[in-house]
Parts: sequence; structure tokens; C-alpha cells
Amino acid sequence: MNALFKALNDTTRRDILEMLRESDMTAGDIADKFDMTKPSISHHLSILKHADLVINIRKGQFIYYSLNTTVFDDIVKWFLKFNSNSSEHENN
Amino acid sequence: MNALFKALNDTTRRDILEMLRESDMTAGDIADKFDMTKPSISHHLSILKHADLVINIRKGQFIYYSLNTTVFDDIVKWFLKFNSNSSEHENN
DNA sequence: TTAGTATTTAGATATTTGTCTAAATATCTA
DNA sequence: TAGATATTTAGACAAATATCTAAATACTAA
Repeated sequence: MNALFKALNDTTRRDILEMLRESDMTAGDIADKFDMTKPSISHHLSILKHADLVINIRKGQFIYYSLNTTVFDDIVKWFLKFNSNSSEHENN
Repeated sequence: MNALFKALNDTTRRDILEMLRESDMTAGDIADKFDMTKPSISHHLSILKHADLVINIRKGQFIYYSLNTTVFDDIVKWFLKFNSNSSEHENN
């Protein structure tokens, strides 16, 4: 849970996650979307990976990153504890 | 969203939130639960308050802290974006 | 008003974090 | 093999963060 919240505590990393919602991307493509060097993005990706929020697969020269959605289930559960009376539970 | 994730990125603060799930508490009672000085806890409470995760009410000498559950709705929504195919949406 | 309790604010410091440049590793292609 | 491209690793550094002690503020009660 610690690595998870740590990973989420950065705008760049959250933006990367939102981008990966749309489609898988290579490290280079991700880096191109930000005004930041590739090593910095690589570092962010490594934090996201350490938190299990993303997985990566090498295809030749390229390394593709994609979301690991199962981890989001865990974190949503953590938050729903605080909302035991919310409409999430009463309705749909 | 930034202040929110920042506030959640600390075990002490998450523990405080979990304690407040059970009941409202004074700043002093919260501090007594941790091996940490009162000023440090006060600082953590101020970060939680700045993120709107808690509210506080003075009653005489004491300041009571309680959860602001509405903010948890927002954050759950943010996470559910990443799980558009999860059972959360298909079933109950 | 004075003393005592509850809490926060101010200021200092060690640790963590985000970013950079330079160098290393991995792969492809000629 | 050599050169080019993709990505990560290493090391440095400034900024942010968590913690502490000491002092200030707010309230209660005598």
C-alpha cells in the first residue's frame, strides 16, 4: 500500500497512468509526451512498475508499458472502506 | 487531486484516517496513539485538513477531528476510471 | 489575572524525492 | 563487427518532506 500511494503521489506518474488507459505505449513515446528527459521518465516508470501499477514487455528495441488494472481493484477497496454508506453500495 | 494524493502518501496519515473511521477524536487522543510528538501529529492533521480529508471543530480546549467522507467519493471515482471493465460496474 | 491543559506555529535538520547529465546496456541493421 | 536507436543506470544536486524542540495561542478554572 505504501509503494502504491507513493507512486500515485506525482502528477507526471498519474498522467502516465491516464495515458496508458487509452493504449499501451513504449517508454520513448511516453517520454515524448512530457517536457522532461527520458531518464526522468524512465525513473517514473520504474516507480510505477515497483508499485505494480504497470507492467512492461520488451519487443525488440522497444519496451511497451501497459496498465496492471488488478492493482486498482485493491486500492478502490481501500477507499470504499471509508464510504460504507455511499451510493456505491446502496445502488448499482 | 494533488493535495489529496500528497496527504495520502504517508502511513501515519492513513492510520489517522483509519482511526477516524471508528470515531471522532481530539488532536491529543490521536497523538497519544503514535510514537511521535504532538507537533508532528498536528502537522499531519493540518495536511489532512488541507486535503479536505478531515474537518475539525473546537469544543472548549479540545479540537475534534472527523472524516470528511465526501472527498472519498471523488477519489474513488478517479480510480474507477481505470477499472471500466471491473465487476464494480457489471454487477452490484 | 494567574496557572494549567490542549493545540498549533516557527525554525532547524536529516531524509527523501524529482530532475538533470553522462555513461552503460540491449537490440536492430548494414 | 560497427553504427544507430531505445532504454536504463549511476551519480549529483536542489527542492520537498517528516520530524524534533521551543515558543506561541486558545481555552478553563481558580
